[in-house]
Amino acid sequence: MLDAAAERLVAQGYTATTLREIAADIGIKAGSIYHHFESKEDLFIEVFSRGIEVMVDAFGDVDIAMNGCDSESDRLEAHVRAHLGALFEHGSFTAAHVTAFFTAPEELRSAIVPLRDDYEHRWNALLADVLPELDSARLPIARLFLFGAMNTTIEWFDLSGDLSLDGLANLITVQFLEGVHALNLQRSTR
Amino acid sequence: MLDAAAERLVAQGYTATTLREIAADIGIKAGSIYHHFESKEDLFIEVFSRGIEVMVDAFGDVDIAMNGCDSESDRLEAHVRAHLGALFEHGSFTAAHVTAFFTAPEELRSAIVPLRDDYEHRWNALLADVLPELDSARLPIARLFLFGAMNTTIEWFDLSGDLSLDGLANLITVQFLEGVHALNLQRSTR
DNA sequence: GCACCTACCTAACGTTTGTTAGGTTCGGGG
DNA sequence: CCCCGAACCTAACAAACGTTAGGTAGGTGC
Repeated sequence: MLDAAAERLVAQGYTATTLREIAADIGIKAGSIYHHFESKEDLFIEVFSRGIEVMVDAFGDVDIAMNGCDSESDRLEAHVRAHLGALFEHGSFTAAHVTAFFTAPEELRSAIVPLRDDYEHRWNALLADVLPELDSARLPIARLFLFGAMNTTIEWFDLSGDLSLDGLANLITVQFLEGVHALNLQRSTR
Repeated sequence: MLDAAAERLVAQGYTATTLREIAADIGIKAGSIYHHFESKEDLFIEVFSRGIEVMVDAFGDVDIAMNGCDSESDRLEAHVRAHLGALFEHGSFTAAHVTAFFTAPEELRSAIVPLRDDYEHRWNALLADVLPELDSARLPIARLFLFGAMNTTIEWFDLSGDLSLDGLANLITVQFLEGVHALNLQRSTR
């Protein structure tokens, strides 16, 4: 049921997704949803929470697997790969954050934002490690650039195409790292 | 009235925006909208069309202004600046494309997609000029990277902050160009 | 065999939505 | 002065929405 809700959410957004549709998808009636959730809002809070959960878990797994890795760029690439994996390989929960989060009512969003912030802080810490030469004021902007690159792939990347998720992760990581290095060079030589 | 519709669209998405709200914003009643448009869908087709129009016009202006410019990277930066200008300085029409296009029903979207394609083709041609060494198969992906970087700024960039639109355009352009160069290097030395 | 709980259904409720038919106001042209 | 059309309003329509109250089937524990 959460899966069905997440898929509809990605495809249609919050308001356009009706409880009757979700119920029909899993073969029950709309009223029955209220046996499991208090409201539509409650249901989708759970959906978005799982989306964060998937991302945070993937992040944690990489942290463990890459413990002691000497190449900071390899570490970053592994995390990028994990984020893309959350987007494309673990249902629609994480994808919902990219495509439908801003279609949800504000009360719902403000319940989710703290979870989002937690995930973003982990990335800030990671980037501070990987890019120690980067001005700390520019760090959040760099993160937003990277998030932008990763998240917009959901609008065009095709899992069954020529490019693999590993390849995509490498592309994004290299493009990002070299771009940031170039910016630092430009700033220090001007 | 189109302005009001665009603003609501950006803030709330297609389904959540009601004709009664739009009407109230401009001081008329909902039914009166039908004197100007045949339907809700029709109204928002016009809104999205204007969004494309703003982008295409901005693109054309830069093409003229930069005619005979010898620096390809300056040309690209000027176009990036123009795209950001369309997003932040010309009402909510273009912004609606980034935040609300996928919240609109499919029938509406398919009416707009040809216009979108036209704009994207112009960028493909521009990037082919600026990056002649880039594999033509990678060109659409490079464009999507750049679009991702430019369009996600709408979620965080603040016009009244420290960073100016000119500065942001420079940041994005440098980061993009150097990233692509690095990828080409990586591919040819492997 | 009885009580109980979980999971579901039926049938409706009040509200809101896009939409429409018919009427009003008002300025300009013949 | 009359007419007409543009711009708007009123009042309602059917449909769809989230939500709820009350009822039912089937399994579990005692």
